[in-house]
Amino acid sequence: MKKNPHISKNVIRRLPRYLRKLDSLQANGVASISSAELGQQLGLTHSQIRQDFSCFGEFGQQGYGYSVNTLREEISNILGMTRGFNVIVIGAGNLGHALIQNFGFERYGFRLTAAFDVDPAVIGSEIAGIRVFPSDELPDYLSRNRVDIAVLVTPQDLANTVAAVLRDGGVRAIWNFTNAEIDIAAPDMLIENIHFSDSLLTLSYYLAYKQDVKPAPKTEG
Amino acid sequence: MKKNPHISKNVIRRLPRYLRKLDSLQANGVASISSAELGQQLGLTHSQIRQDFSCFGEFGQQGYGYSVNTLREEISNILGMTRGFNVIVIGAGNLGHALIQNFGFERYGFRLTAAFDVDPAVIGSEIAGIRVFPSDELPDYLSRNRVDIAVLVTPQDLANTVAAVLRDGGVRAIWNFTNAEIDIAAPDMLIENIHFSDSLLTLSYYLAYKQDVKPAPKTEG
DNA sequence: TAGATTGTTAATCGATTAACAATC
DNA sequence: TAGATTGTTAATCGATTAACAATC
Repeated sequence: MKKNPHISKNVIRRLPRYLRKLDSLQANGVASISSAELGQQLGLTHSQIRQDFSCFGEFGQQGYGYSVNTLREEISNILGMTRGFNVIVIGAGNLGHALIQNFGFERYGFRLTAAFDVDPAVIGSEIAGIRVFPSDELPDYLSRNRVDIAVLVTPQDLANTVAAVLRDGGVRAIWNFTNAEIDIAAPDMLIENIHFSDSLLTLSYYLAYKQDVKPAPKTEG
Repeated sequence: MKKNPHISKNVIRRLPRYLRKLDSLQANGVASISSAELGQQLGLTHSQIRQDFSCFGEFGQQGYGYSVNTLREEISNILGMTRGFNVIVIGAGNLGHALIQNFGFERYGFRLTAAFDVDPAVIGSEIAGIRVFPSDELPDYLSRNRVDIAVLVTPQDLANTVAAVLRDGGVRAIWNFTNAEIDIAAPDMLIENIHFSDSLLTLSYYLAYKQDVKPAPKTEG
């Protein structure tokens, strides 16, 4: 693997997209693909694709292209999918439930090990084979188990309180679905936010924009 | 408002972040803010903030800064929040349920009008005041009601079938939570995807990277 | 008025695209 | 071998940052 003198965020954010495409190619029995073809299918230039991959190594073969299997392996490895990261979910409401049941953590190489909630109605139950523990037991659980990623799906006002418990328990990353900004002091903890509203408002912008622009189509002079 | 000779996607994607910050400032009773202060709080340069805003007009006042209220109004307007876009949700499983119940569409100026599902157990019920109709009735519903945005939260394999129905019914945009690529022919329909896995894998990348880099901290020579 | 801060033009930086020698 | 396609270096393009006159 090549040295990486800081790889840009743009490149990183494209990797999961490559992975999805490769999965789909694999499912369709495609054995190899050129950067040109891959670019066409993804709406990217072949140059960009080769540049992106070359940040991490030399995965192709001149005159032939890339082996879909190999490339998928490499990318999944770069993305940490082969590390067996341990994941817990905090909050077993509808969204937590949906993630546990439908997201498919293991599909991406993660090990979902436990869920936590305050609601007596779900405590002790299992969701898709995952046990729901009382939130009280979270510190104790963390002291006895390595947790790499905590999925934060609690009500918004609990977010920072829970985040502090996670930090103190040595959790290394938070995947944050609450709309709260995690602003506790936690220099070593990684935080990735999913802001539903950012996504919907972006869509809404383009919709509004189109509405304004379409009614006045440019008439050629 | 200024003319906009194509505004870059980067700028658009920052707008919802500005909105969130302004909401929070408003909640804290802050009346005005300078680009310098706003930049500090968001981790952006003041230059960038002024550049971003200037794509849409002149919202500030020299020597004073920006009125939080006014700026929030302007941005919410740019984002289409004042259009009263009509929204329906297709799929009332856990995720659909969570969105209907907790997302708060009206908070962003959207009108959530109906939900659809195939499950007899939920059909006819109400979730947070929203009626769940049988999916069969979707085409009929669309023929009688203007729908701007459909939230797609069905199982993955139904995504494209449903998308075609939505397109034929005149729906203008899809907010897609299924992991499926919407690849039906629909040149006029806007599609915004939420890929949970892209987000988690990005986090996973940085976690793996940190794991590799940390064990060998640079020793000053 | 003097100080602060905008909106905008110019300079810099980084990311994308193009080109091409290396090579399968 | 000839053709195809890579990995990489150079050129271009666009986005971010800096600077500054305008002005509240």
